[in-house]
Amino acid sequence: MKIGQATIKDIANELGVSSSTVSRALKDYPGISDETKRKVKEVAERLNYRPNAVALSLRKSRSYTIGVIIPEVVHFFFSTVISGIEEVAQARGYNVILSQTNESLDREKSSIDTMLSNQIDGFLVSFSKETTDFDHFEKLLNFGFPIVFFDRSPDLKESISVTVDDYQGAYEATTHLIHQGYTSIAHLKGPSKLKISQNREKGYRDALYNHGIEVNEDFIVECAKGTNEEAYGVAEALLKNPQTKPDAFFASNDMAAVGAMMACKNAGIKVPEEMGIVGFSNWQFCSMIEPSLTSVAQPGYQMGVRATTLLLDIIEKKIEYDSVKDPIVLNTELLVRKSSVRL
Amino acid sequence: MKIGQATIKDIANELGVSSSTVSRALKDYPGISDETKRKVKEVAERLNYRPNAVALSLRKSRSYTIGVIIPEVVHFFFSTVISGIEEVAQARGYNVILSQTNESLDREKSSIDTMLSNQIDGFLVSFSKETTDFDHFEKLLNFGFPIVFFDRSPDLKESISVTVDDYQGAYEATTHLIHQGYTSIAHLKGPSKLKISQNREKGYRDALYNHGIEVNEDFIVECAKGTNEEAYGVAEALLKNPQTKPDAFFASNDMAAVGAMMACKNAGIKVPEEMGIVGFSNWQFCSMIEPSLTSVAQPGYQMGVRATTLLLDIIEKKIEYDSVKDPIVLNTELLVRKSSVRL
DNA sequence: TTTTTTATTGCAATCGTTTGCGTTGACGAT
DNA sequence: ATCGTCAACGCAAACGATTGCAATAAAAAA
Repeated sequence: MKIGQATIKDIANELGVSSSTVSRALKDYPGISDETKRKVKEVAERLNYRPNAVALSLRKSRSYTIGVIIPEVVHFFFSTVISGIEEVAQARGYNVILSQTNESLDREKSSIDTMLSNQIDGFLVSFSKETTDFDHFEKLLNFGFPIVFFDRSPDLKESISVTVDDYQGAYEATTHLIHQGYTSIAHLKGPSKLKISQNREKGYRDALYNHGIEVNEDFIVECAKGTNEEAYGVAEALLKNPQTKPDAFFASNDMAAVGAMMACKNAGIKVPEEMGIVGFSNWQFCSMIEPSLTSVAQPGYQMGVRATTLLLDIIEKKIEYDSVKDPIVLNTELLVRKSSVRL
Repeated sequence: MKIGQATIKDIANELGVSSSTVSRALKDYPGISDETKRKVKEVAERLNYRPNAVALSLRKSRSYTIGVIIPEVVHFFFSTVISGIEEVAQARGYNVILSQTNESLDREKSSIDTMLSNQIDGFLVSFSKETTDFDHFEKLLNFGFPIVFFDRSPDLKESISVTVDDYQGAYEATTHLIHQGYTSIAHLKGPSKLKISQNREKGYRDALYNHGIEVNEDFIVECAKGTNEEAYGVAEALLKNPQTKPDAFFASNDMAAVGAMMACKNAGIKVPEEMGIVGFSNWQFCSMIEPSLTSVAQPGYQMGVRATTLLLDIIEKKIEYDSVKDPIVLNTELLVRKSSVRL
């Protein structure tokens, strides 16, 4: 379906010149008379000529398209990142092709393959939970293929990443709970394989340690799925047993925090009076629930913007790949709301 | 950067045959000896050959890519639709290229242009709030270019759309409030230009009418932005004046419902005892807030699946464009929670 | 042995654009 | 009259794959 789109040849035929001349005239190359340029542009305008991006991609091995690999689209944080990516990409004339992996490594790999065969200029990736081996990325990086990781970053020397300061965010959140007088703080941690989970856990541990509170390993429970149902179950179990009953929850994500909050309500435990709760990500609903949920805000939109800017700068060789040595780490912000304030 | 990708020529050279032979061998065309096929496939495997999708697009004027035009990504409902789209597209071997218009008509148009020049096979569109004139779509439809509209559908004869039964959803929601004994039901309506807003308003009006309740025009207020802040202001204003004080809110979206709920809390009005509230969309937080919010669930994922299936069927000519006469309307489901139950 | 058939394979054009190099003609310089 | 210069433009290859139409050789039929 050409949709009747005019090509350079159509213009050339109409004016009785060659397509090379048209091509050059359109781009104001020297060596083409002003008269010809004028005519060519006029006809192009009249025929509503639009260059065929596919032909250009083939010729230049460049598509002005970047590929985004993301675990989930229906996820507040990720959707804000996508929004930031879209914004920058559009502004700089790039298309965004999106692939959702649903946390599956296989889909991650196959998406990368098909995107590569589409000549995309670079990748923006947040890999799946299943991804522990990074060969498929390393191979590309060795070829100098532009990749910028966001949120979840691999332990690869040559890789560039934009992440959030998970450690610091967790540290502040935990410290805040301590300052509020909570002492038995449980941690609902994220998938252990992810570095973000590890960093948050570390921030939690260090905060306790630095305030002279011993870490109780029973208080650290993994919530791999990150749903509120899962967290509800976990929290309920902890609350049941007097030995493991904490007086606060620091959750690795907001959904889990809500799950814990519900478990408390169900057990007749008052938040924040008897139980402090802090989440992570600052989802929209944090300020809507009762009590409103204290949470660590992650600058998702900003992350998308930074990552995309970086990627495009590399693609366009505005900056050297190697000049980006240190990972970019964005600051979090602890938004204190009712769920954790009892003083 | 070819990333050293092998081409058909590389295989041809290595075996001393022509590229035509390689092409045919790879696709098991008749007229190629089994011996040659075997060798070709072996070398292709060894060189990790992947056909260049761009070259294919150029040759076939088909890209196996569909374009998605969407107002916002950071929006629960839309993100679930995207998820459904992604799922079907990937399963059927298509790429998804995404463009967020941020409710701007200009961006909508320019995105369509660039996508067209990328030879995409079809569009999935939910147009912007600004879009009241559909020439840019009509032109394409006249060429027989495949477009499926979702959620927001235009009044065009030849257009195919997948929407939700907004009228029915609103009717049921309003009826539910009436059955619960609320009589002065205010409606926080969406952007008037959108048909979905109009349908919801109509459902609201008809429900009142059919239950013998007169419509009070002061009770119908537009919340164009759809944020909770906006709705908060609107609701607050209504509550202040004893003349316009309703005893229930039916909001065109959940964010607005939350805004109204907050205004009530702030004014010391008890929900649901003194005030019933129902939202629309069933965002995640509905079950998390206190009191939990009754809402009309829209099958977003399902909508994405249906729309994409339809589009791909049309692209692949499995079905005729004209055979889809009636718009596809998905059913909503009223999820009754605490915010509207006082009996 | 000659002709016909059949099985394999190659040539070259095509999709739309870009680009190195060659061509053409006008003009001024010698 | 001859040469060089320069402006303006065209030719053709290239990007990677597909495909209608030969072409070739071997096998089968006459």
